[in-house]
Amino acid sequence: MRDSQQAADLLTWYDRHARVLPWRVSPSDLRSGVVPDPYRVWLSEIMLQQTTVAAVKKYYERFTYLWPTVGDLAAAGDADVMGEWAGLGYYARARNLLKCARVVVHDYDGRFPDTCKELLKLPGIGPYTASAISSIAFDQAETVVDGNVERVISRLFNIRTPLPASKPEITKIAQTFTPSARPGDYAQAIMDLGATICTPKSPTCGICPWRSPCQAHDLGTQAELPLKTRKAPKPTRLGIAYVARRSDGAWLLERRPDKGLLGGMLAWPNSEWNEAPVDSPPLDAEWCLLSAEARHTFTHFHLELKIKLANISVESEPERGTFVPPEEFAPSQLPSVMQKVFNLARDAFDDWS
DNA sequence: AAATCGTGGAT
DNA sequence: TATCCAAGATT
Repeated sequence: MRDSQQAADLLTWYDRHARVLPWRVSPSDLRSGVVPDPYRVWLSEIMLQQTTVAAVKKYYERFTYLWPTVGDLAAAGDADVMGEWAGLGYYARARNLLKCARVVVHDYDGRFPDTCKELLKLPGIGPYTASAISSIAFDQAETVVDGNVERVISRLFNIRTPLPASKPEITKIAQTFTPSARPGDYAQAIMDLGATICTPKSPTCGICPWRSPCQAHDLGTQAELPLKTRKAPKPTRLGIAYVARRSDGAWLLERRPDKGLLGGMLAWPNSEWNEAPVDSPPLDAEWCLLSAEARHTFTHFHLELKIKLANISVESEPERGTFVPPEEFAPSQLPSVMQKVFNLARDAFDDWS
């Protein structure tokens, strides 16, 4: 079809400008016969969901160092994986990552399926990720539609229907461009194009391989596309976090339930987060309120956390949570909001003693 | 099917 | 400071 020339133009651009990424097999290596590792493609795609390349790099290196194969990851402990994911956000991804690894090992003999249909059955793999794995790891002609593709296609066709309503139309158009040859490189090329040239603000149309067919560039509307429906303003919630240090140096921590915010993560015991939180310490003690608060913004609300400290004797029994000895505790295992709390609490304990 | 689910960098 | 946004999935 006519669109094959556009795909070819993009692949030519990609051959020269493909970014070097830890999880990527370069076009030249691919031609030399290097075969992508589906485990690493899958791992990188899960980490990259709603997350920047810069933020993912260290985590990807660490995970592949600790768990080089899907079998290694499947055999890992839940707490170890959650602790290594800490700071990356969207923690359901980490829970589903482990679930998926174990399903692949036990139900698929340790080999990822190669079709979208089968991949979509696995936990944590949705339409985008299934297409990405199928095309990049298995050379199947599937179409990826991520935020980059939404933006590129919206501009190419000057689509003025706001997202997400325009997504079906965008998907349909994107499918007509996907080539049967080198679909994996094409998928990565169109995402690279969106990430490096067809950027959200100030796109560099002057060097774009798709400038000539681009309707938005023709009309000068590229900077205002894609249109998006307004998001609701974020309310502010209040809460109290309790940091207890036992005389032997152990810290009182709590494993959050698998469902909901920060699910499955280690955390300081805390009150509910709402308009008027109730003081609910995890054990009876002389709690000292810090003057400093931890402020943090989540996806859909702001949080202002008061912090209470207590020194605890070794014979006391908490009503909830577990004392973790200092040699087993690293603040890097905590989600970012809880790391903020720890940093403020540690400074206060240091002043205290 | 609208809400939920993190974080940090850029503007 | 406020808002946007980044290789979305789940319920």
